[in-house]
Amino acid sequence: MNTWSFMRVTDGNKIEQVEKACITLMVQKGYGGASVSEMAKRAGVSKGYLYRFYKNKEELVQSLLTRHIDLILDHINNSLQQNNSLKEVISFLIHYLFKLGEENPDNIKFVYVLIHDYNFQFELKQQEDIKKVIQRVYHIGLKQGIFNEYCREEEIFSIALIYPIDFMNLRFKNTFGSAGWDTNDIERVTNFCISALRK
Amino acid sequence: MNTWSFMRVTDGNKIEQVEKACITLMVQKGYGGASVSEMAKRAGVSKGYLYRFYKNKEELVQSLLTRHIDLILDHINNSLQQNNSLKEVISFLIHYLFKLGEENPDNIKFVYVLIHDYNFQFELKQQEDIKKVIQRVYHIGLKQGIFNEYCREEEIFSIALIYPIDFMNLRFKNTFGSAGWDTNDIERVTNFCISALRK
Amino acid sequence: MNTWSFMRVTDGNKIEQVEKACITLMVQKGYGGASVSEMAKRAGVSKGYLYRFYKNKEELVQSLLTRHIDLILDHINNSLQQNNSLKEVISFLIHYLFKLGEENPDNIKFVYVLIHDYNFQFELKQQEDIKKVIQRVYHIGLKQGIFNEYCREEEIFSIALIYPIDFMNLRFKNTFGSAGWDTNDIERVTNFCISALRK
Amino acid sequence: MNTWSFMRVTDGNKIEQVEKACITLMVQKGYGGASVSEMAKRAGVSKGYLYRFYKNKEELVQSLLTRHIDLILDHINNSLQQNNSLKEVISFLIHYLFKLGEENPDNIKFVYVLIHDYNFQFELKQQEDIKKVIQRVYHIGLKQGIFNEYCREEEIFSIALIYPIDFMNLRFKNTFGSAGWDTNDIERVTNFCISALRK
DNA sequence: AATGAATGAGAATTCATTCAT
DNA sequence: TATGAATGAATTCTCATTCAT
Repeated sequence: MNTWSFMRVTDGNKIEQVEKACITLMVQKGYGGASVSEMAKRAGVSKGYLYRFYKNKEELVQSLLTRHIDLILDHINNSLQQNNSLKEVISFLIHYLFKLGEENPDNIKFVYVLIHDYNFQFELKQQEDIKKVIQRVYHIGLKQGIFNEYCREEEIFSIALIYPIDFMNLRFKNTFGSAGWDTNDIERVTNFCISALRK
Repeated sequence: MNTWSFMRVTDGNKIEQVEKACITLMVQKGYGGASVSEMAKRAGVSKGYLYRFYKNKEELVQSLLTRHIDLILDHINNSLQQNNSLKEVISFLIHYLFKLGEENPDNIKFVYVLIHDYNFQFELKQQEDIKKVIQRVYHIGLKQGIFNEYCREEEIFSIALIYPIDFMNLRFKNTFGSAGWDTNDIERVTNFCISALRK
Repeated sequence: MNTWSFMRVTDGNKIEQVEKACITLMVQKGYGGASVSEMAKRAGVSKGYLYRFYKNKEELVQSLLTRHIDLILDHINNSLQQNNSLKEVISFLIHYLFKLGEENPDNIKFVYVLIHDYNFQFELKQQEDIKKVIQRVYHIGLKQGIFNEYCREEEIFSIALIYPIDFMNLRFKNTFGSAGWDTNDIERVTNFCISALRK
Repeated sequence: MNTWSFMRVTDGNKIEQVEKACITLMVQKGYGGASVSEMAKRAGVSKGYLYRFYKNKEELVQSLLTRHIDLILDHINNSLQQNNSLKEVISFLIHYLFKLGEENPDNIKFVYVLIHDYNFQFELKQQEDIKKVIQRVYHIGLKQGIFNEYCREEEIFSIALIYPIDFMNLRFKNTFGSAGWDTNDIERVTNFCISALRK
C-alpha cells in the first residue's frame, strides 16, 4: 500500500466524520444554531480542512441533503427497473425509509428538517430527477388503473415519500405517545399509503 | 376618536408590524437566519421596544406559533361542537387552511416551517390540546364506522392537517410546476384526504 | 393637615425607598450592574419620577455617598465640639461606625465600595470638609502630644476611619472565618487604632 | 531568530496588550464601565481574539487579579523562607508594594479597586493561600512576642497589606494634597505599620 | 495536505434617559 | 405631580471565513 492510497483512506474518514457531525448538529440545533467550528471539533479536523472541501457552510449542508435524497431516488429507480408493480415500488420505498430511520435516526431527521426548510430547496438537477421518478411511479399506477380519481403526482410525493418520513418523526418527537415503531407499524404505514392512493 | 384610543391603535399596529416582520423573516431565513434587529427595522420600531413585549427571540417566535396553531384548533373545536360528521369536520378544516393560505401565504409557510423544526415543539399545554382535538375527530370517525383498518389518530393528524399544509407549500415552492391553487384543487385535496381515511 | 404637607410626606417616603433600593443594588451588583429600572421597580416608583429628583444615575449615587459621608463628618464634628480628648473622639467615631454597620450592613458596605472606587471621588466641597475634620483631630493629638513620630493626617484618616470600615467588611466577606462582631471586637478595634497612632 | 519564535513573541505581546488595556480601563471606569470592545481596540486586537483566551469579561479580570495577588503572595512567601524577622518581612513587603506602585501606578490601583469590590472575591484557592501566608506572618510575630494585645491576623492583613495600598491610592487621588511619595514616605509607612502592630 | 490564529461583522440583549400625556 | 412607552447606542459574545505557515 503506498502513501497516497493511505492518505485517501484517511481523508475519506475525516470527511465522513465531518458529515456525521454536520448531520447530528443540524438535527440538534438547526441550520443557524449548528456552527462550523463545532462540526470540525466533533469531527476531529481543523476548520481550514473543512473549507478545502466545501465552499461554505451552506454548500456542506446542501451537498449532504442532495446525497441523502439521491440515495432514496436511486432506490426507487432500482425498484422501477425491476418492473415492479406500484404496490411493490411503494412498499419497497417505505421499507427502505424505515430501514434508514432504524440505522440512524439522525439521517431521517436530517432529511425531514431540510425538506421543510424554505432555505434549502432541492438542487435544480435533483428537482428534475424527483419529478421524473414521481412521474414514472405515477404512470405505473395509471397503467395498472388503480389510482382513485383524486390522485396526482403530488399525492404520490406527499403520501409515498413525505408521509412515512413524517410518521417516523412524529414518533421521534413522541407527539402521540409512542416513541419508536415495530414491523406492524411499518406494515400499517405501507398499507395506509397504498390504500390512500387506490380506488 | 380621542387621543387615548389613537394611542392604543398605534400600539396595536406596532406589535402587529413586529409579528408580520417576524413571520416574513422566519419564512425567508429560518429561525437562525432571522435577526431581531431586522424584525425591528422592518416593523419600524426600536429593538428595545420589541423586548418590552417578548422576553427574547424564541419567545416571540414561539408565541406566534402557538397563536397560529390555536386558531386552527379553535376552528376544529367549533366545527366539532356543531355535531358535524367526520366528512364535514375535515372539509371545514381543509377549507379553512386554504383560506389562511390565500389570505396570506406567509401564515401557512410560517406554520409549515416551524412544525417541522426540531427546535420548536408545540407548547406542552397545546400539545395536549392537539391530542384532545385529534382524539375527538378520531372518535367521530369510529362512531360512524367509516375508517379503514390502517387509520389511527396519527393518520388523522398527518392527513387532515399536515397533508393540506404540505400541499400548499409544495405549490408555493412550485415543485411540481404549479404555483397556486384553485377551488378544484381544494376539492381534490379534501376528497383525497377523506378517501384516504375511509374504508 | 393640608394637601401640601401630605404630598411632602408621600414624596419623602418615595425618595427614601429609591435610596434604599439604590444602596442595596449598588452593594449587590456594583455601579455598572445596578440598573435604574430595577431601583425604580424596587422602590415602587416610576423611572420618570426618579429622574425628576436626580439628573442621572451618577448623581443619585454620588448624592447618597455624600450624605453618608456627611453624617459621619457631622458626628466627628459634634464630638470635636465637646472638647473631647483624641481618645474619646476616635472611640466615639469607631463606635458610631459600628453602630451604622449594625443598623444596616448595606450602609457600611455602600460607603466601603464607593470610597475605593476611582469613579467616585468625594465632592470637592466635601473633600475640604474631610481635610478640615482630620486636621482638627490631628491638632488635638498634637496638642496632647500623644502621636508617635510616624503619624500624620493621612494616618488619622486611614486608621481611624478606613480601618474600622475595612474591618467590618472583612467580617462581612468572612475572609478570615468570622462573620459578624461583638463588643469585644469593637473594643479591640478601638484600642488597636488608638495604640497605632500613639507613641 | 526563526519565524516560530517571532510568532510567539507577537502572541505574547498581544495578550500583554490586552491585559494592560484591561487594567487601565478597570481603573479608569470600573468593572461595569470598562467594555471588552474598548479593551480590544486599545490592545489592537479583535474582540474575537480576546475571547479565544478568556471565556468572558469576568474571567479576564478575575485572572488578572489572581495573578497580581499571587505575585504579592509569592513575594511574602520568599521572604518567609529566608527566616526573616517580622520586621524584615513587613518591611520587604511594603517596599515591594511601593516598587509595584512606582513601576506602574495602574497595577496598584487595579488591585486597590478590585479587592474592595463586592463583585470580585479572591478565588477560593487563593483565599486559602492568603490565610496561610497571614498566619505564618502572625506566628513569627507571636514567637518573637512583639505584638500588642490588640493584634490578630486581621490586623496583619489590614495594616501590612491593605494600609500601604490605601496609602498609595490616597496619594494617587491627591486627597491630602500630596501626589506621589519619596523614600521618606516609604520609611514612614513601614515604621508606622510595624509600630502599629508592636507592643 | 492541514492547521488554527485572527478577524470583524453582526447577533441578542440591556439600559440610561427622554418626553408626551 | 407622576407615569411608562419608546428609544438607540452600547454591551457582551459568537461564528463563518480566511490565510500564513
